[in-house]
Amino acid sequence: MKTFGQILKEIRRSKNVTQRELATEVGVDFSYISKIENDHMSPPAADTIVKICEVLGVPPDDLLAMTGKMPTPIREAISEKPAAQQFLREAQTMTLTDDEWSALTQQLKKLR
Amino acid sequence: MKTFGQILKEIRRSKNVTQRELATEVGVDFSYISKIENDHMSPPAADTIVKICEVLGVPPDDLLAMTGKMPTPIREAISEKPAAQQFLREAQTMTLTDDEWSALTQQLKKLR
DNA sequence: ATATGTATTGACATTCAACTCAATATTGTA
DNA sequence: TACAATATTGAGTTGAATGTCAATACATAT
Repeated sequence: MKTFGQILKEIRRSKNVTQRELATEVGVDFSYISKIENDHMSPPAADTIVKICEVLGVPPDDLLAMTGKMPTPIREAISEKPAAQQFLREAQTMTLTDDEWSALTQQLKKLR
Repeated sequence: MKTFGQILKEIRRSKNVTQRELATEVGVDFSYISKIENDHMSPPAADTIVKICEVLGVPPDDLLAMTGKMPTPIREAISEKPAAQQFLREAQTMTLTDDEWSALTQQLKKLR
């Protein structure tokens, strides 16, 4: 099982980007990137992960999933919707399986 | 529209509990309860809200919804489930209505 | 009225995530 | 080899969230 840092390092290298370049574009210190890549620090905030992925041109989903963090837009969407919160409470008490979550994602698409 | 503090104060009084009693049982300083009730501080952490509601014998849902905060168990359930995160990403891009969320909650119950 | 329980207020404390800065080491290249 | 680019490391910073503590004010029953 690869770590967050390992995966990030692989992606960055595969894109021929230096830590400094990445850091500059993302707006953080380059030493921070180094520590993340070597797993000397916990993964960055969700929004920073998203920026990193944008700069590297890859979807953020996998890296986000590894950290269990939610980007601000999603967090806010839930915060503002009591109905969504209720849904999540139900879902939690039921401890849904991955398949069940997928099924719900399908249901989602049917709504529109 | 009532504030978090106002509602908490009403509930506490309706149960004939003093701030000190509540604070002691919840495990916080009584002055903190006072500030919350008078809206001199932002609402407590989600888990503290849950404890408060347990002590007062009311469901935490309404107060939680007012703050948009998620209790640890729910947060963790989502964090650990990439499939759940995927679902939420989809849901966010679709900006579901309250009714649609309710519909999904219904779907949930059908699953079992 | 005063004593006692109850509530409020102001200032300060703690914790943690999420970084930055400066120094040092490593790697690649001519 | 030696120089420049790149990466690593250690220590410190910052801001937000979540409270505590001590002092003061208010309320209420006797």
